[in-house]
Amino acid sequence: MPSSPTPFRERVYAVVRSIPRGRVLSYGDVAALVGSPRAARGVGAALNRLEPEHDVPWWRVVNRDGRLTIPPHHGLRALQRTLLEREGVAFDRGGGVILERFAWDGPESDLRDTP
DNA sequence: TAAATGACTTAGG
DNA sequence: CCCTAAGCCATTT
Repeated sequence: MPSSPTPFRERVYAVVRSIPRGRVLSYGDVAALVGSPRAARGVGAALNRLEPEHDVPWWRVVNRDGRLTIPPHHGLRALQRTLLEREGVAFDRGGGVILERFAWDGPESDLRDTP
């Protein structure tokens, strides 16, 4: 039997799971990596609907400016910053991640040896 | 099947 | 740096 195509949501989870500890990716970056460069909002929707039991490091996904865009009333916004700082990710004065230091280059950068 | 929703992004002011 | 308006898209009603 032919294998059913992997749902968008599952592909998002797979990519997010691949983000190294102490690194971040933007919603748009994840969207591009799953093959839908314009589906940044879809990525947010997928992470927002994570089930209670999961192994997806959702806190490693921030917006394009490194800022946290989870609505404050969720309570998860503060948690995200805490989890990131625990991994060594530093924030600037504006409350955003310092992308110049913690943005992940992508899956392909891992295999490459820097001379 | 259509309308509404939101953890986005871009362009302007 | 903060705010608004419009465009985009997967998911939910």
